[in-house]
Amino acid sequence: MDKQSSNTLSRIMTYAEKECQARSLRLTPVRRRVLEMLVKHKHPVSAYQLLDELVEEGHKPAPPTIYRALDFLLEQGFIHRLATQNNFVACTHLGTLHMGVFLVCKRCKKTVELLGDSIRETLVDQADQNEFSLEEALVEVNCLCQPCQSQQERDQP
Amino acid sequence: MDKQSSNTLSRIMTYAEKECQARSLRLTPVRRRVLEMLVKHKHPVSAYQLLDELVEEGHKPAPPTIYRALDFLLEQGFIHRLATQNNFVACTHLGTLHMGVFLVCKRCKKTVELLGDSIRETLVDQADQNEFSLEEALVEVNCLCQPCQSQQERDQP
DNA sequence: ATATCCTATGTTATAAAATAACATCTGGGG
DNA sequence: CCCCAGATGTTATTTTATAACATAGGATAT
Ligand SMILES: [Zn+2]
Ligand SMILES: [Zn+2]
Ligand SMILES: [Zn+2]
Ligand SMILES: [Zn+2]
Repeated sequence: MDKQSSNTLSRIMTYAEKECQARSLRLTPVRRRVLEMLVKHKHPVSAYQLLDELVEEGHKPAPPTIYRALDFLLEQGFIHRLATQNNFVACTHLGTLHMGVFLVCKRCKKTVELLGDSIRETLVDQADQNEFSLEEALVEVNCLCQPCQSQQERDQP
Repeated sequence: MDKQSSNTLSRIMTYAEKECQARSLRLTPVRRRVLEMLVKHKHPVSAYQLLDELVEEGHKPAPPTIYRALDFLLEQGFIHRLATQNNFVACTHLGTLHMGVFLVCKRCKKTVELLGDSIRETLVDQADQNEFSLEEALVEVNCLCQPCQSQQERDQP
């Protein structure tokens, strides 16, 4: 692992730890391990992929264990769920108030999380006009990243 | 069924029929039936709910039949998929270029589809800044509709 | 310390959602 | 009529997620 992402990982884990302490919650070994795995992955991963990785490590949890950890991390805002892909991904804007807005390359699955402030404003407005009160939003944008656009052109000129 | 929604249903079916003809595609009985069911429902419904309804009607298809019909209708833009709920819903803006933007009451599941023009612009911009080319987006907003807000207050004052 | 309680995890079984793979049918175009 | 492509039927399986109940373990109070 390179220095940069090592820093990022440790910073995130430290942040999560502090947050849990502040909220009187426990960042247990499973929860910590799942969060670490999600942070390390470049792409969104499924619950069962995480399960398989833990099995490889010698730990052999059943699905409920993973899903509980994921639920906890979701509730604390440490991770997000990409519903169109049944995948989970670590938050890249920890500590910042934001909505889940994701650009996802439909070819290589490279994913970028946006803050989505202006989208939030728009959504609050529109919800208001329809007499809905906004609670939480998920925005998933099916995209092609630059390298995949080029590749696509080469494949089908 | 009241006159209004009857009109809406027949207008939608006529539209779908014309579109299929124009695209040299066949709106077969299953596809037509599934679209009708989705239009009639007030709330998003799951593939297996549709299956059950068809079984009640005497027709007994297996899951692939429904999913094929749903895939067809999705491709033609007649319906949308709400991924966070594993549900499908008829489009209420047929014939208008738009993105799938949905307000969904998390209590009663009342759903409103927005056109999302301004959101689209924002997303195109942001995608551009990140060197992604936007293909298609899904925006699901977890809300409380007005009646459910009131109810909520009564439940927990 | 130890009893108690609450929370987290383990375990087993099952539900729910979606697809794979292959067979069969059907409706036009030649 | 024959052929072919697309649509549906059929069976089995995969993938994703949860229900239900048992066990463990850390904190608090006595
Ligand atoms: Zn985030
Ligand atoms: Zn890509
Ligand atoms: Zn629509
Ligand atoms: Zn409601």
